[in-house]
Amino acid sequence: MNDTKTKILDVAEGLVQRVGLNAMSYQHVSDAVGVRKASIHHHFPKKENLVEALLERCHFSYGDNYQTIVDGAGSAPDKLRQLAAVFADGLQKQQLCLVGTISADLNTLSESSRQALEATIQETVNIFVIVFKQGQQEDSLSFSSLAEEAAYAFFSFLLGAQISARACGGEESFRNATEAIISSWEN
Amino acid sequence: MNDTKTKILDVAEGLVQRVGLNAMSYQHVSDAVGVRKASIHHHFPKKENLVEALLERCHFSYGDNYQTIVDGAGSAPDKLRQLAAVFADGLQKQQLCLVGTISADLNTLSESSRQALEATIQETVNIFVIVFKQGQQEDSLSFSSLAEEAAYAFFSFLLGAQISARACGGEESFRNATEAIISSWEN
DNA sequence: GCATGCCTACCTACTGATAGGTTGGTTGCC
DNA sequence: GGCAACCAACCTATCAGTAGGTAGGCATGC
Repeated sequence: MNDTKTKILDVAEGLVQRVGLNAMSYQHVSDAVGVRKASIHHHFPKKENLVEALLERCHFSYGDNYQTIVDGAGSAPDKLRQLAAVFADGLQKQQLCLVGTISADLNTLSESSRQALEATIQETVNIFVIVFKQGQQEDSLSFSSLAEEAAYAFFSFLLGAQISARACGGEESFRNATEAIISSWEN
Repeated sequence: MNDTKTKILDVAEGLVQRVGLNAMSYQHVSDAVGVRKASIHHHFPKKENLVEALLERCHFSYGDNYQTIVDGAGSAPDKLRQLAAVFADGLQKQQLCLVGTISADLNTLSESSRQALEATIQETVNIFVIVFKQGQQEDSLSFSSLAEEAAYAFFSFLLGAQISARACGGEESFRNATEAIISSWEN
């Protein structure tokens, strides 16, 4: 992969996570990368191309990140705490989960970006589901709903907690809230 | 309260909830209200004034809304479901909780707006806390964390679930996820 | 060996649209 | 008269996106 192109994606990703999609401009990216704005357009003609590239990359980087945790050793509650820790890391840098910020601007997205977003969310939740199924099998987690629903709920909680903790309460509130959720499922 | 001023706030609120703070412009508001852009500036000189007015109003309207539910008859789990239903109503209109959308754009806010936001979140969580304390007293809810932490977690979950459900899964996913969370606390 | 053609990466310079915000009024009510 | 509400016209900054061009790498054919 081209070096500049990767740098553009890195910078854009950080900006979107910090200030949101609509406050991230090609000029900001251009300044930070050190190439002219037209060069950003050379690599990503329209903003929606950039957004979709970000989502695709997220699917192959964050997805791997989650997958590693899920595939690792340890109990299901442990793995939920590790997944939450990924979100806590972002929070520390005042950054939201990419999927979360982009979802917040859903109604300003193109149709193709919306579809890319939906697919990324679905795949992320699918990875989370594995932990809840493990929890059922080893009897370390108890929940009356389906594993799919619990995984979706947990992912949603992490998105929301990151947003509210950044605005009010910070990392400590995030940790406490996470523990409040996980312990309610833990056996 | 002035009629036009109220109409401006109504329109702005809906826009922010639908497309987000940075995609809501004075021109959009002006078009929808039927007065000129300069008149919006007459009532709210800077955008941050509008934002703060929205948050204040939210504190006195949504806050009342929540308070009515909390003060009503019924068990604590029932009240949690009623609170969730308020968020489900917004979702149906493709609208996010005002506090949620504004929080997503936290890093583009002025300092005073940030403080107004923080206060609104804190007061909202404080209302939610009452339900969790009721749940402890009547033994209808069980959680190992503090009522404050559980309330914060529940509010965070609702924010996140609204965002993820709008992007992926819709109202049904929202309902299922809500049930997955509430039932884990329910006795 | 080298000229031709094509490609990628990047540039300067620009466009039209829109953003938030200001100035200097006019109108009508207390 | 004074004030609140409103307006047309304007400002500057910035947005996404485009036009047109340059420099260098790499292949082809002679």
